[in-house]
Amino acid sequence: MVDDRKLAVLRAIVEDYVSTNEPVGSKALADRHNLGVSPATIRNDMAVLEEQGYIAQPHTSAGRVPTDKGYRLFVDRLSQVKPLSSAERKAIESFLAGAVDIDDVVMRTVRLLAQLTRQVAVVQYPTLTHSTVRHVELVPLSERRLMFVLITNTGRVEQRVVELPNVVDEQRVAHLRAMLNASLDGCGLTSVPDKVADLPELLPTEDRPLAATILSVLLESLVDRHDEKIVFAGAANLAGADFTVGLRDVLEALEEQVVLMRLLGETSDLSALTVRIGSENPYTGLQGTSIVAAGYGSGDKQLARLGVLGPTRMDYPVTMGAVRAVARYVSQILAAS
Amino acid sequence: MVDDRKLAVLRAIVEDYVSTNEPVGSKALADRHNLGVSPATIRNDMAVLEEQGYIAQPHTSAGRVPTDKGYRLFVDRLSQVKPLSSAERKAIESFLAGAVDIDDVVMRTVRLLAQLTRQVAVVQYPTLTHSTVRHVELVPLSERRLMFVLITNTGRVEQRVVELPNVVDEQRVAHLRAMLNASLDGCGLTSVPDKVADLPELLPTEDRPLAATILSVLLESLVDRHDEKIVFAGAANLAGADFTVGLRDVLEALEEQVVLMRLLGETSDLSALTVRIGSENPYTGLQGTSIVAAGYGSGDKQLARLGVLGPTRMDYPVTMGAVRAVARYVSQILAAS
DNA sequence: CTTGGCACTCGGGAACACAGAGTGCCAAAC
DNA sequence: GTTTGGCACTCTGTGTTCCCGAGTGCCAAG
Repeated sequence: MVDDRKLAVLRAIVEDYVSTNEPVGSKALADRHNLGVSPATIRNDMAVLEEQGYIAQPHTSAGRVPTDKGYRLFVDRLSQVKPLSSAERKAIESFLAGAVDIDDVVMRTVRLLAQLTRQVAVVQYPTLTHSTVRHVELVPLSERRLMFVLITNTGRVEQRVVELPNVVDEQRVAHLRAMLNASLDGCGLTSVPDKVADLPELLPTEDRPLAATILSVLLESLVDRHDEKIVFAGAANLAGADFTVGLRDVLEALEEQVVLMRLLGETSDLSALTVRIGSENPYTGLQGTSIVAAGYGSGDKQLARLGVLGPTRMDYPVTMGAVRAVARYVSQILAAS
Repeated sequence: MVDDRKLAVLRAIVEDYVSTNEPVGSKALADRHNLGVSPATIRNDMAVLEEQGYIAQPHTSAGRVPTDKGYRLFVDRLSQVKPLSSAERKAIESFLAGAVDIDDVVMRTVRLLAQLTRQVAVVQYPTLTHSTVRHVELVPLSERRLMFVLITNTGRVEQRVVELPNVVDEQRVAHLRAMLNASLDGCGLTSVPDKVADLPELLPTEDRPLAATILSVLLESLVDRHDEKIVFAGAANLAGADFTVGLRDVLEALEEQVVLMRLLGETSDLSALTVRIGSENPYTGLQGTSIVAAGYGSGDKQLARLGVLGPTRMDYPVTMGAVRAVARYVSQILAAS
């Protein structure tokens, strides 16, 4: 029913529509692609494709436009991810290599991706879930305040100022610091609560209130950041494109961490690309947009996800290539640091 | 030449135009504001105001629209900053009070300001220039790597991973850490380079390469952040407004740190509001937009600036009130922490 | 199954007319 | 001298009509 030629027609429709942004007709198809058949034949094929739901016409007697289902078929079976040019690879590598800390890595990544794809790029900060504790530091700020700093193996730093229940001297702080490090060093963040639970009992009675205060802040900071930080860039690239939904809605969605979170999704293993097309999108306010996302991480653990958001009518092979490449390079950078 | 009634007319024009977004004619003015004169009189006044350059007509025989010069006069002499309602104050206070660290403060502030003004909000991170060193920490990560952390009195944390020239033991690191803290504690960031210059000489010869490496990273991190970090929020609010310049240009400008920097400006003392109207704007790509900005800081030192960007046709009294209020509350928060 | 022919449909642009809001100016009134 | 009503004039924006052309579906012939 859907033979090879029909698939070729669908591919041609998607490609033409993506590049011209106008409904594509049978004549234009016959001209631009050498399919070896006449417009009339193509029309017949198009009628079938339309009946199957792969394409649609905006108005009676206009050209055809791919539906979400059509794009899906295109992405799954009719296209292959387009690798980047070596010049682009070079550029990515050198741009990312200059990063000085984790904030910088994320910032550079999101900008790079936006520039590369000419879409809106979204990058999630490396999750703490799979991270391990590298060091805990307690810094006295004044008699009754200290700063608590947690450094993870991904270079991420969590800091909190703690108000103390009573005046403490340097001695006790040093002791507590040593204990914390001895107990937590190299420990996965998810298991920190368990490890920490027994600690106060090992301390002299007079230190317990102090320890309890600090530990509660520590635990709180872990919970707080369970909703991960997400940044985006390239909003200017939205200005040209017109969505079925208003530009305002898209911008609003982008500023909602929670929505971004859900957009990037969570499934799939590290190297797989996720493509969400139009209505497949979990967030109803973003009809007419597609998301291409991938996981990244150091080693074999997926730390977080990144991707781009653009109009359903996007160049999937190129976008997918860029997202995949950037995800890989970021993984490299993180593994090296 | 420009008597009181003409000023009243100008004020009325600005107010009406801001609220309706349509050129305002003499008849409408006479109706909506009770100026006590007839449309014909108003027409005469308007002719004079136009000749002076305060208003203009988009086309022959359309209503009048304020020029940048007109808005300027309005802001300087015809309006007074509108204070927030007590409900709004409450909301601000409680929203900002929940912040856990400096990132959180900035993030909350920018969102708050965007929501309050329904414009794009821009907030600069507290500058390091006027900050003082609260603590320096050296954290060994492995044999040849350590993390260097600088904590300032504004709660800001700078961190860098340092690759060491040779293997060092805990002992030496501790010594260097103690020296650094003794030397830098409480010292203004601008004077750090001076203080640090003599340090290597006080150390035993074998420690000098180590010290030099770390110090160079320290100095570098100060320079790096001399271009301060700026964030914005509320881009969605741009969607409705139409600028003389394209939406794309505005969004692009917003993603350029350097441009944002110049937009916020640097002059003026702590409590003053800066208003840049249309062509007064230092960045030519943003014709048709105005910026309302204010400094904020803890105590009497200005740490950084914040503000909003919107169409020239904005409600200045309300916007100025919101910016001023938020700047004050942020200052309070920072002073308290 | 493919192809050329043909009648049909509709969207979008050009041409046009028109109402409405607003102006400028002038002479009369205060 | 300032204010006012009257009046002619000038635009913009909107609605209408009309027509072209791209594109389709169908059909009969290859």
